[in-house]
Amino acid sequence: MARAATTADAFNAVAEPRRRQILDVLAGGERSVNALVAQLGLAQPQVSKHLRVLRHVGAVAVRGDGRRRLYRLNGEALKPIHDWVRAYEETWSERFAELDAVLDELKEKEEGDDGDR
Amino acid sequence: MARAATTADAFNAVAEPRRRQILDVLAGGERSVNALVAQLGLAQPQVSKHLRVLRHVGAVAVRGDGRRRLYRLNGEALKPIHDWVRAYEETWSERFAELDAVLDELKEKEEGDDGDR
DNA sequence: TTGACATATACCGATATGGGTATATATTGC
DNA sequence: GCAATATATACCCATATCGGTATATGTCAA
Repeated sequence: MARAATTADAFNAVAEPRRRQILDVLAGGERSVNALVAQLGLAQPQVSKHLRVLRHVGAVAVRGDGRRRLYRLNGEALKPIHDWVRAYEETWSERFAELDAVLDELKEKEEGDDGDR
Repeated sequence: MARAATTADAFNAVAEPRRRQILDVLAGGERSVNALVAQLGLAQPQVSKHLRVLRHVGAVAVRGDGRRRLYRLNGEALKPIHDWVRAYEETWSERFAELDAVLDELKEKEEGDDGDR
């Protein structure tokens, strides 16, 4: 045993700067691989490989369109990361505590109205 | 050129599960290296190495105490991560946008009065 | 079918990574 | 000084990672 698993989870997928860039672009809407290549200035195989990692962790989804493949963002895959850092935010942001209070209050008021989402 | 920089930023520091564990423990307060070793069941050199990475990105701070070194959390180093994922949260949580609106509204009201309810 | 275009995959080489073990560097107490 | 404790570093090894180049796969058009 010499090394632990890596690219299998969202944290690692996002640790790579290029992959964050890709997600940032996809946040602007669906893109073909070539569009990403052009916009990011990376080589096509590299983009495809990064996309594979992102697909693997569910951060992007694909859709075939003729001979292209259109990738789109699936931000929900980043939720674990958000949930994890969120706890630490309280360390530096006092405003967050205030926000939490507001959230609770709002929850009470919403009881019976908005179910999920 | 065959590989990009890695452990130099917070994203990568936190991509390693053991390092997240270390931070999670430190969230409970200052700990000595040995305390971390005991609590996490890792080998001492490994813990020291992970701590070095975390120190490098500013996620932890050290304080000498006799022959021990007490490490403490510095959550602010994780802010870039939080800021980055936060934008994506709106992708999966519509509620967040709503909450933001509420916060703003509340702030306006707080500017001289406390009238809600 | 042939050919152009779009994307994925295979392979290679360089390097970083993480675990393991041994050892160096404090620091304290005798 | 010497021993013991606490931590950091050095070194080795196995492997994953990333970029680069070449090639395979897939799809459309003529």
